[in-house]
Amino acid sequence: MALRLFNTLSGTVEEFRPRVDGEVRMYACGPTVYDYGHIGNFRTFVAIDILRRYLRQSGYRVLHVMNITDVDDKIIRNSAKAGLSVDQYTARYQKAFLEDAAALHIEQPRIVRATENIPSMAEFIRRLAEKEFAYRTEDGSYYFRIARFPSYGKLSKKDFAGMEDGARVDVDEYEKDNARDFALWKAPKPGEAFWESSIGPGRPGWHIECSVMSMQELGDSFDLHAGGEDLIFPHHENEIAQSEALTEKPFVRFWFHARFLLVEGEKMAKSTGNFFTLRDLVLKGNRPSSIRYLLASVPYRHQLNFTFEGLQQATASVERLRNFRLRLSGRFPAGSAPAMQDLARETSGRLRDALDDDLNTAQAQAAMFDMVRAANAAIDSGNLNQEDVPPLLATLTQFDEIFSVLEDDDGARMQQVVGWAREEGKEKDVSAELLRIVGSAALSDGEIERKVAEMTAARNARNFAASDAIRAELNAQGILIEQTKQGIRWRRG
RNA sequence: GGCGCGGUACCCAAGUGGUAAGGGAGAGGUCUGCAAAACCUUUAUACGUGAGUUCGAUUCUCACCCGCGCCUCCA
Repeated sequence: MALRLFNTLSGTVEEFRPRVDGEVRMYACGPTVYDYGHIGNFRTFVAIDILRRYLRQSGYRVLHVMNITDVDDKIIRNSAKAGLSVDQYTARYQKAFLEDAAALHIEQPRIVRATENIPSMAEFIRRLAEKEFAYRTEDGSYYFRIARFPSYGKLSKKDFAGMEDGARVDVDEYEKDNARDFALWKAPKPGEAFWESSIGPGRPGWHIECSVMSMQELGDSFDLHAGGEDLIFPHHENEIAQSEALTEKPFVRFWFHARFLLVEGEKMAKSTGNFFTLRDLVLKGNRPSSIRYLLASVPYRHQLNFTFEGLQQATASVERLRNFRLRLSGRFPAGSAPAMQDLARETSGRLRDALDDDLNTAQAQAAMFDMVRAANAAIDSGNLNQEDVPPLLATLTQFDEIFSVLEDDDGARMQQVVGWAREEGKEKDVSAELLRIVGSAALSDGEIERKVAEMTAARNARNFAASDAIRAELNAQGILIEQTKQGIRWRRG
């Protein structure tokens, strides 16, 4: 079986085939950096990350480009209000976004920025105007003339057939030929930031950057374009119009859109009080790995209800996986058991089948846990042998190449947020839980191993008072001690 | 109003025309100097409501109820 993906353009699940064998060229719409990224943003980016990782696991070389929108109306307004230049204003949010993405183990694509490509955008618009797909208004702005592009609406399945060129629908937009025409270039209003360009002073409209930068990086036609579902219309529809109007070639083959999430059962909104940035969640003591796991656990086309209870559950699930890996590092009798070899192989196949099926992450997780349970039971009954470990571990790794939750770097990532909170004067928002987790990461492995060795020695001497004292000390520092048949096992809690 | 998605156990959540994955929580158990942790077992006469198609529907069709999304800046 091969990867099958839902394509917004066709409205069906299709077998994914890139234009060039073995290579996928994909573009993802990145953030507009006017604020810290929220959990909804990251749902989309985690979904795209899973797509990227699975494409690579499927053997493709992946060229993945993402834009950062570092100029738009909101940025211009907010930066002016803050008395900062556009660059100064966006710098902190860009940095925060990249840190947050890294905390969630979102692999960094090649990044392109709107402000670094303004001459190309102006040139693109000039050529569109030359072909009469764009027109200039009196103030020096440019608009795209959708009446000249008959297939407008093909992505969002909207019918604009009734729209007449020249119909003056909205009095506020009197300069446009048609109310649906969208801005390619905005002439500066007095006091606004602007760029000089071959088509005059101004700033790019929002949609143009993605057409220009994606085609510049990936070619006139490329394989995959991804983003949140809200981008289907108008953003991506407009990208198609601009791009195909200019090149007269199909712009993108597959359109991938992640569904919005709900927070505590409601649409996330500042007014509802259920609006959370990633940093808000970390400040409350939630681990990035739990957040990633929860975001990944509902297939990307389904509405995901993000709740704090769900986050707890995700933490427990991740723990179970990490414990299993820890357990596999133990000693087992020599030899191999056919049942375990089969289990690893079958699970590997199930993982592939699940993800091939439009990235059904929920099923992949189910397959993984089936293996964990069966292997744990085999360990308990002495039916797992040393040679069974590598294939089981390989399957676990196959899973984690996509989900990326096994490595526990939560403490270090969370420490970063504590540092940020201090710099930003948000120290009062740092929760006790956050400090506890960060604290458990403070002791080095070596120090812990040393204490554990002392504890073992005390126990062997049946000096339980001394052993319990060390255990209490470690517990107090956030280190969980597990006493097993094979000796003491520890982990950060 | 137009287009679209969903309603599955206490919670989250897959899925199939032949009677329900997985995780969490709860319960029971194993292990243990004690404790914790870990691990195992277990938990839906039934998939929003009604009708229809069918030998058979949770899965298909229709209606209705409820929730949600896009149509305007929004991941």
